[in-house]
Amino acid sequence: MTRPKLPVAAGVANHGTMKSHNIATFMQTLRHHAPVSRADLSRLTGLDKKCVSLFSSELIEKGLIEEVGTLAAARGRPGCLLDFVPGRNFSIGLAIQADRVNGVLFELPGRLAAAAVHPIAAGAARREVAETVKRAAGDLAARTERVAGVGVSFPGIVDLRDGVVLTAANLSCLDNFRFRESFQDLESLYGPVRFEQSSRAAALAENWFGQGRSSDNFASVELNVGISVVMVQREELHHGPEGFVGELGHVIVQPLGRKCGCGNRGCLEAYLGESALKAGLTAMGLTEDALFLPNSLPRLTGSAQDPGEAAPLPPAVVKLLRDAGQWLGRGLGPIVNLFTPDSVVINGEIMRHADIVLPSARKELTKCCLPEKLRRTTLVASRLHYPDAMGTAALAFAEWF
Amino acid sequence: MTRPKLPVAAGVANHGTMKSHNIATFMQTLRHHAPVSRADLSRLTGLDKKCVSLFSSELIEKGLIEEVGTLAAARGRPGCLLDFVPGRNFSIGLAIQADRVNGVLFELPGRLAAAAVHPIAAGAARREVAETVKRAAGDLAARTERVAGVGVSFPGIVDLRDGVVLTAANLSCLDNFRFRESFQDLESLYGPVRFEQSSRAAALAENWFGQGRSSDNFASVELNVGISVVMVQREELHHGPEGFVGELGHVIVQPLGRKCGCGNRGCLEAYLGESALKAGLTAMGLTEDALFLPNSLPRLTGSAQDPGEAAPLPPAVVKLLRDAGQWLGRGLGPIVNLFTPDSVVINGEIMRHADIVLPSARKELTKCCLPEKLRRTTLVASRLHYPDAMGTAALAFAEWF
DNA sequence: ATGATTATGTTGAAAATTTCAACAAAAAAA
DNA sequence: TTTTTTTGTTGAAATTTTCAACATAATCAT
Repeated sequence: MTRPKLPVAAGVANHGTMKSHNIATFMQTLRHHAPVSRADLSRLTGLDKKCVSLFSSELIEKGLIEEVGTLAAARGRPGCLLDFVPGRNFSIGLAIQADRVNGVLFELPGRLAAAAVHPIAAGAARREVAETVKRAAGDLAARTERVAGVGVSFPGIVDLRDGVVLTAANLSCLDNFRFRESFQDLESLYGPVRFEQSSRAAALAENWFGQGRSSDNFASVELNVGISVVMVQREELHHGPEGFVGELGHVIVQPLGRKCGCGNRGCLEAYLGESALKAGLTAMGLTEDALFLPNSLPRLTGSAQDPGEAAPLPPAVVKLLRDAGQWLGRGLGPIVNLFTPDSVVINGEIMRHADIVLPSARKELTKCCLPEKLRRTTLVASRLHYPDAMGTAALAFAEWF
Repeated sequence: MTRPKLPVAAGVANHGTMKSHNIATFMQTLRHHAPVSRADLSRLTGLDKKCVSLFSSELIEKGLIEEVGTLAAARGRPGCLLDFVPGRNFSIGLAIQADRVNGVLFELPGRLAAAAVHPIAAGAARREVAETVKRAAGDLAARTERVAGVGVSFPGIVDLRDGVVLTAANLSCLDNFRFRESFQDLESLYGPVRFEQSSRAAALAENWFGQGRSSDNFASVELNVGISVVMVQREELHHGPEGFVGELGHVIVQPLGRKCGCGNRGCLEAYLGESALKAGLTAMGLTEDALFLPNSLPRLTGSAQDPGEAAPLPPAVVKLLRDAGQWLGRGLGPIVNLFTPDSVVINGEIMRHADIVLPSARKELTKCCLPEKLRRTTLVASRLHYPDAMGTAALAFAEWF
């Protein structure tokens, strides 16, 4: 009798994985605390002094980090501060959206070195999209001599390993396009190419650079054409079936309510999706510009909220924003009740008016959550520009971390 | 200037953690595949033959596993099968519930060796509860000579490390009771005592022995006085703030609906909680016995569903069960939409009638989920007896695994 | 000034564990 | 009987962490 094939379980630990793990914590700690001395790194990470010394010299050897000065303690020999070498640690993040490709050049430990928006013409072919992505990568790469890797994000459902777009809402031309193959030249030029789903990439960005930085357990929400949510717990994204993310947009907020594109009734998207909001504006005789800005490059400095700078909003728009907040709150209810995240970080153009939307959302949340849970959760607007592109750029460093 | 205190990040890998990790995969694999040869263990785990040999002899030395025979291959030297030593690997799981303490004696690799139910009198003092737990542990421990550890689960919010009950719904006498201190003698008799929240313990049991065994990503739902849910992903329970679990019972299923004990309106618990169901029965002139059995010891064999054995249900009860399924479906909607679990494992006395409840729930789910997501999710009734006690018993082996 | 104290960073030896290759053992096949 | 195949053991090599000793550089006390 021949023996049946046995399924293999992965995950044996050896010296290699041990060292990788320790270097990863070294790097993460450096990223959070740079510039910092070896002694402090040892204390922060729990690694032995010898190991910290060893890792430091290896990384200095490779030119990734350097000594940047000394910090005198109250007494004793002053520490020698380590930091990432400026102009040395770049990665490129590219986010494909319905009407454009956002590209960022990202530099460790956390600088957005450059950004560019490349519009995609409506009805563009897949070939065109791929070329636009490559052009965006090339432009950004030209600004530096060495790129550690490239990350690309897609909307819709994606096979992350092979870089195949399975179904892309609003970008149906990409269906079943094999990006991995198409990007082989990119890989040879700029190092490994990693793929990620847009919302997951944005969540990763919030975790690395954004409001989820110091949080153990938060939710990242994207309000766009669709509405999605990704939970992040202990630096790890929740991982449903490959490519699927949390479809907050299709949580029912009003049983027997408005008809939604998905076929059901009362989905959040029918009230808070981009087209629902735009319909609300036109119903009031207003143009889309009252809420949505044209596809412009946001300023690289300053926060996402600029209170008092723009002209005051017409009362009808304020009403619409309050209603939007209310629906948002109702949609977030299950998330707070089921997961009690420290914070919910919300992204989307409407968050330009977070000062109106969020209080309204929070008020509604009091009606659909346990108070002890809501007390532990804060709602905040994202402060990141290009979160999806930044997230994929961070992903490109995954091999170090 | 004195330096500010720096927060310490945990998680340095060393030879110890490396070996623990590898022994853990060894044990888990053994648990899933026993009896199995060293060579197969090496293939299954990916561990080197030398390591497997080493671990095996160490564990045989300790008397935890043994060689139980040989398995001839098609050709070549026959393999020598390893298995857990019967009568040697026991742990005790104790689940404190509102009206009783369930205790199980659990034996690796997965046998329920004994079970006992100890009722708690209504209005019992904390001292009495603690004594009942100790007595339950003693009775079970008397059946074997060696116990690897004890696990205890509580309803409500629990400080897991110190074993302090912060707030226990329906067991308010336990509030702020320090179990860890009270159980010190237990610890010296039967090894380390670990604490867990009931719903989390049940989820752990489903993951180890139940329907979540082969699943990468499932939800464990408890329908009792309250209604809770715990997500399990890659063998890890979702971990909100200490002691909190998913309060499915307070997800809004009917805006402006029935008043709930939490102060809000339209919570699932107001429709599907035990008291809501009982109220529904009495409103129909039926006694609770029509649905709920008295606190009896369930049989240790056979599945939780026993179709056709009992007398047919009165149509009014069937209607009530169908309605219950509908509410359940609506409550599960967000879980499917947000997390797309492989399966949702549902526990609770009402699952005795899963054949009526689940189809109804699934039907309702089609109205509140994306079809592609629902297609990937199956609803199943738990087949475990004493899931919370079993889960805490498994927890007692956590130091090996 | 000068030695004592304190903290940083380096170095070499020891310890723990995995990996690798060689080999003995046991059974079927030629 | 020899060859082949698979299992399980063994010793040496390799890798990495850990531990303790030490050189270094600053402040503090006298």
